Amino acid sequence: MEGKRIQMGQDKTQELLKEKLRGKGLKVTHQRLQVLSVLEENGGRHMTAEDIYELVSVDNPEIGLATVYRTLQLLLDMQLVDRIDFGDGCVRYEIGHLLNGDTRHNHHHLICKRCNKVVPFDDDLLDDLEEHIEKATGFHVLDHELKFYGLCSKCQKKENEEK
Amino acid sequence: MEGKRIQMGQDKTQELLKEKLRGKGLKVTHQRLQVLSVLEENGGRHMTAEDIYELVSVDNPEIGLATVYRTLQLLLDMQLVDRIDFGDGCVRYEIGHLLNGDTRHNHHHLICKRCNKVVPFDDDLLDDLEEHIEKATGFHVLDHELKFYGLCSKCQKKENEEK
DNA sequence: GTTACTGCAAAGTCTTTGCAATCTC
DNA sequence: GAGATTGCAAAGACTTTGCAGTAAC
Repeated sequence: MEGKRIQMGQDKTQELLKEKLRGKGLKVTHQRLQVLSVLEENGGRHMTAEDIYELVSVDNPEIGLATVYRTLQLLLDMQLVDRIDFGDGCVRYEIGHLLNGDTRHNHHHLICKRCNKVVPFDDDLLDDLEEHIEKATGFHVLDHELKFYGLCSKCQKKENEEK
Repeated sequence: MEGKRIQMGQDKTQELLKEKLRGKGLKVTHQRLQVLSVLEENGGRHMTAEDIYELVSVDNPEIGLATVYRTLQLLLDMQLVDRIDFGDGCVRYEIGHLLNGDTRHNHHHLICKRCNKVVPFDDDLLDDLEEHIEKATGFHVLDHELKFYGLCSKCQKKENEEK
């Protein structure tokens, strides 16, 4: 089911979170571990706060949605999760690319304008561009987010049939 | 004040909107022309619906915010404006890249994580990548949106001074 | 025992919608 | 005149906040 990408292993990620929390004088709570855990188990998905809330609720029906939001903000600050916004009204989250073996690069997203399907896409062609930017503008690039909008192959066929 | 980029000229843009509206059996209203006009006069800025509302209100205090939202959606569908989201809670709009001489490419954005400054950046290096994607995935790319997160040169200095 | 954290409900944004009045064509 | 469009206010969706009770250290 998994294996599609090299993962850190749940234990290691959890340890990392604990470390970071302690380092900041914050507390290690079940809720924080559970949210991270759900994100890790769903590595390929782009999940809304609500999605995460529902999944954590299975193990812990007591949790509140507000806690999920607060935890996501915290994990975001710690760079353990990434935020993506497909412009459909709610922000989505996924386990941080820093935790996926890769030291810094995110994957990109192909978004179909017709069926709204989102396909992840990996590529490192942006390295050259980042270097170019640093030289041209003095801006020091730490991360990037790239979205392509277009038509997936299925929808291309549909469009052609309609003509 | 302007001149930084090659513009179509206000009259031409307005004519284009009128054409497109008529082509769809829709009506040419003052509000629609005013919204487009404000966007064009502020070519370099990334404006929220509220910003646009306030500027249109100067000439037409009667206009409602809902109309601005409806008009922006319309202009978006017609590809006369572009939408960008910097993740700060509200979506921003700018005059469409199709109207800026360029036939298809948008510019990208460099976003400083520290001072939140946004610097536009033009580049066509993504052509190769788009071609690559089409071959590799069958996805037909129509447009893209690229954001770089990092530190602007000023904030780099500040960071260094703090060390 | 302190201090941070949680859950709940209430409040806050930004955005959309319903509807009668109004403007285009 | 017919039909699209507007402005207003109300509703909606997502997210944040205040606070008393609870859990972590």
